Amino acid sequence: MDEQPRLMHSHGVGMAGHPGLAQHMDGTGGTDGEGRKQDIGDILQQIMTITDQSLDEAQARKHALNCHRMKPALFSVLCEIKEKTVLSIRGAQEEEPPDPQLMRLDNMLLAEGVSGPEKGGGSAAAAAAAAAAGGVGADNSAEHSDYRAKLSQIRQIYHTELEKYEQACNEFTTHVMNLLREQSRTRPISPKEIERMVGIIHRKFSSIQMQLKQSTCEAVMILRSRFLDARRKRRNFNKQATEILNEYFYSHLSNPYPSEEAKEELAKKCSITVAQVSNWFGNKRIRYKKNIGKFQEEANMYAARTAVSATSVSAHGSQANSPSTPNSAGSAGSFNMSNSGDLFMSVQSLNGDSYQGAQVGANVQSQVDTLRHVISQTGGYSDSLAVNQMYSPQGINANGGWQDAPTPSSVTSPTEGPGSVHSDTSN
DNA sequence: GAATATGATTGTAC
DNA sequence: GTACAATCATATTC
Repeated sequence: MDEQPRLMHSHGVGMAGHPGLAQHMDGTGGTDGEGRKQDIGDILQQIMTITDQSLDEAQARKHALNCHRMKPALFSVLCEIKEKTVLSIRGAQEEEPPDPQLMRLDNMLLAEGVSGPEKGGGSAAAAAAAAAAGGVGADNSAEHSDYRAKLSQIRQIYHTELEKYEQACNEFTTHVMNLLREQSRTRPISPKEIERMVGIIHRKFSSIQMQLKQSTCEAVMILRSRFLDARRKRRNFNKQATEILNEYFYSHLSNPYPSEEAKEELAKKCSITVAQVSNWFGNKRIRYKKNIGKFQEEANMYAARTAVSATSVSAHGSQANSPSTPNSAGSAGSFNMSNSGDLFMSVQSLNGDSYQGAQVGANVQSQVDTLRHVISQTGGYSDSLAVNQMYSPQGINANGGWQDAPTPSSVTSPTEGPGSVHSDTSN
């Protein structure tokens, strides 16, 4: 009770000096104590039922209560209760540490260029992700701009919503503050309480903001995954790239494991990444092995092509110039996969007995070797090849693998010893 | 729109 | 770390 004057004074309601309700109730206030108790009972009843009344009625009742002679006493009691309540909640009022979740969201939004100053973050993110996906740079620009546009859209929505929230928060805060100030005329409300209330409102709005940030982050993640998920944006390699890869594959059919160098060269030539070259060869090896028959025609075509190419190169005193296999000693020549077109060497002419590899030199011998390998795999010419000792079966073994092939093919050294192992497993 | 082709990813073995 | 095998997801073909 000793705090009563300070409390009331702080409310600016000018109630200091009025006796407390307890004094009214404990009978020391006079002989008409019973009557006063009755009064207080009435007042409390009126207060309790005020919400059940219409607005006009409530307003009138409020006014009546305000003018009631017992009001000061009631007010002081309320002050007392309030003081106790404020004391009890004081501990909970301490500064909260920043929410780590909110910090994470803020950081992400900042990193993605959604919040903070616009810094072309979208393009940076798109570029980075495109690089990670190993895509070809040229055809990414359109997607980049699309990505940027969508990110910018997200950014715009985010800022609009954020602004709305802030505006709503301010409006609501002002409204509540006005309300509290008005109420402070009839009930004890300290500035601290108002402050606390403002804090609560801000926290509430902040949690709404967090939801907005979370949704925005999710939208950005979806956008990223849509644009940057390599699977989603799978593009077939262009025809030329496929041809180059196929040429290499079929010209090294007995050991289709390009070395790192060869992969790099192929990647460069095809405008794809080394990883894509590796993928391509991985897929090709498996699919070829699974269904050799299906690839027969293709194999024949490429083997013949390469043989023709090698013939033409050989005729000019050069070595075959496809990317080297790891074991192709002396095949470090420049990578030139040019097809020399129509000088097609028929498969029939290569059918074992009628063809003499020595006629065209070692390079062509390799191609012949490959072609025979193709033929042997398909089962079409195996007998004649078996009789003719020029070809010893290599490449795919009984288990269907190349690994155990005793002699990995090489453009320049097709007759390597059995100890050779392709580079892909040399690590 | 179904079938097929194809580039990428994932899990496993070495 | 690489290759293989299975699988996914998309592109292309019919």
